[in-house]
Amino acid sequence: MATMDKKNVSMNDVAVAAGVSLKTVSRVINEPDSVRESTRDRVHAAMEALGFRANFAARSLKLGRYGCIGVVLFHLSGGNVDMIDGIADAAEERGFALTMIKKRAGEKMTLAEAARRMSQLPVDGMIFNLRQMVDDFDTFEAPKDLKTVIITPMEHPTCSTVSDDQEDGARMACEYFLNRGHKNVYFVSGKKESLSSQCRMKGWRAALEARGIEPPEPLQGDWNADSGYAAGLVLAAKPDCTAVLAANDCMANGVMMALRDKGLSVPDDVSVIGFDDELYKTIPNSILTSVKFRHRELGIRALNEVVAGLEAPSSRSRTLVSGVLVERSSVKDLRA
Amino acid sequence: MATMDKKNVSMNDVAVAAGVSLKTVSRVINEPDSVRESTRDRVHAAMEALGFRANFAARSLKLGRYGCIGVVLFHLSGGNVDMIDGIADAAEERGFALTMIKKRAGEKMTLAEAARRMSQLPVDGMIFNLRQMVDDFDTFEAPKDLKTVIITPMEHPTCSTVSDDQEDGARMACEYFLNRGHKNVYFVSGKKESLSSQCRMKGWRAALEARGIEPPEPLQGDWNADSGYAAGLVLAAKPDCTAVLAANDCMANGVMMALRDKGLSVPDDVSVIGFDDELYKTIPNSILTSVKFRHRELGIRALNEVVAGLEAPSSRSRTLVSGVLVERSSVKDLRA
DNA sequence: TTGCGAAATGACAACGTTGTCATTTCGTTA
DNA sequence: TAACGAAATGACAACGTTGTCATTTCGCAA
Repeated sequence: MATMDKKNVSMNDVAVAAGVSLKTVSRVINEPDSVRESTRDRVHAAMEALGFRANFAARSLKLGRYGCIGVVLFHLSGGNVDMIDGIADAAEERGFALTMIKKRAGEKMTLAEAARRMSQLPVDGMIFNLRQMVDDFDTFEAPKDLKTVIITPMEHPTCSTVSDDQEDGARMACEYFLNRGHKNVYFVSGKKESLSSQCRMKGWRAALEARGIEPPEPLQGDWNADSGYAAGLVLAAKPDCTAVLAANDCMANGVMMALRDKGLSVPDDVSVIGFDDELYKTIPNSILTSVKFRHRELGIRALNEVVAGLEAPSSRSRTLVSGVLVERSSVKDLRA
Repeated sequence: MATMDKKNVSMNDVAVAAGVSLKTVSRVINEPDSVRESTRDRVHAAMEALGFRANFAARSLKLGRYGCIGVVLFHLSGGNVDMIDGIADAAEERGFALTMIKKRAGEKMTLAEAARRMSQLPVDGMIFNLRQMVDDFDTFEAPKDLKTVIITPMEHPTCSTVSDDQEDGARMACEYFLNRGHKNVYFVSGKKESLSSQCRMKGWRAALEARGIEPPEPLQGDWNADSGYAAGLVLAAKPDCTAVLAANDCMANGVMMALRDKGLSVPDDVSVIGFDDELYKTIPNSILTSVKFRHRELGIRALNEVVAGLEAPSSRSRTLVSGVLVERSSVKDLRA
């Protein structure tokens, strides 16, 4: 009540009100056990009465750290939500807040530019979430005093990186087909510029070649169901096509719809596997087997890596988070 | 090259290296025109050589502001991504960064608790993204010196609020049905605790009652397709059911699948409208008419409201962002 | 009561900026 | 050359904390 209209309440104001020194107020906040209980109560009462809140800037200036981790979003998409969720939870748990900036739509941001902007903000370390290639990826050097972790499937010469193991996920899916008697696997890709799509394609190709199979020409999609449908129409005309790996669930669904429209059954005539395991949210009784990545885990790992590296920003590591094959009934066992 | 290992480079270091006073360095940064070009170049060279970066804490301390807006996420879900995107873009445009904290999974966070945590961080104002009810909603009072905007469909006694106009969206959908000769509209809700679901239901009910129609018992869903499918099975058995409004597209899809499995055609036998307009991403050739909310716009408005209120934190406003009916072919015109 | 060590408290500098005001330098005119 | 006003630069305090070290107070034994 009767709060004064002074702009901001400082420790000094509290000190005066409580009849103690400024330093004692500081102690009540940072090392309460070192101050007598009666004094502590007086100070607390004064803080309450004046509505005191510690000044972040002054505190950080003195301490030389912020307790914040910077997050740069180069691209904001569905899959990222869970990742940010993981980052945020892990940060919370370790007592950090997040400072976020985002690439503007249309703008072309480099890593150097992002780092420059971030280093003007209150951050002790930073995470770049990179889903597409940037021009200066290989030449980029992080500020020496700011631990930098990049979420990307590519290895970086000097920065720590964290990624889903997308190649391995694609390999798992292919072997799942091959181990069930399929002789070949067709592939429907996502957008060309997407690193995820590129990695999934790479894993698919490698898995086939490892078994001495010549990978067929991949079909180009754009992540959406309609492009999957178009690919499905093409595949329906290929008599040797018994297995299709689509780079995400939406396109996998498009493929399945096209096959059905052409009178083919999934999985009796053609088997299908997707990525991301999210079709069940939209399709009742979904049968699609899918490779799921643990995006939350990815975020957690990235944050932990930053925090672990705060003391030694120049350390470097590479973390891969494996995916999981969620089995449903869209794949037929041809050996049966 | 030959960078010194001194912890951090300060303006003073730059000043010494350039042979000028500290204040001149400050001027080069903040009011470059007031310093002679030759001097400016010397200073810039020194900054470059030493790798100087302005200290955020010191600067904020002196200026008394941070240039950051706090964002509290009480719940992180798909729809939020676009909203965050809008907030981030608008912030960027106005020269603000975002400081983010998140409610921990399982934890029960109140507005007061969130405000307390935020006010310890570098923020000039804050946005609460609230999709469910919290205990202290009505009693909460924002810090007097920190502009606070709440994204929520409910009105708040003291804080500015921003929201999609969900009720109006539901009303639009209902009138779309009724204007085409439908005599009644069934409703499939989302999760009970969701404010969005509650608002959509409220709008549906109001729209029917406004025409003197007794709203039928709503069917309870949980946002996912399977619950929509279950609702669809129930509705398929009702001969008077010609129009169904589902609280999101996934459930609408479930409803449609169930109707088809029961031999009913959409839209010939039953018309359907959903919310969020996202089915086309997953279903090829989607026919679902849907009410779409402009989440990006919502985020932009929220951020602008905060920035506009920075000087007068106690001001209060209420912003509603209208939705749009995206017309496809899932509704039959019975008057034809 | 006195003296003592430990506990509690306080005075003051420092963190790296920017604002205020004083001082120096410059280009011009008398 | 001297004198002048404007432009450029500098010295110093201040922002609100925390660390260092000195001082006061306390509880207890002599």
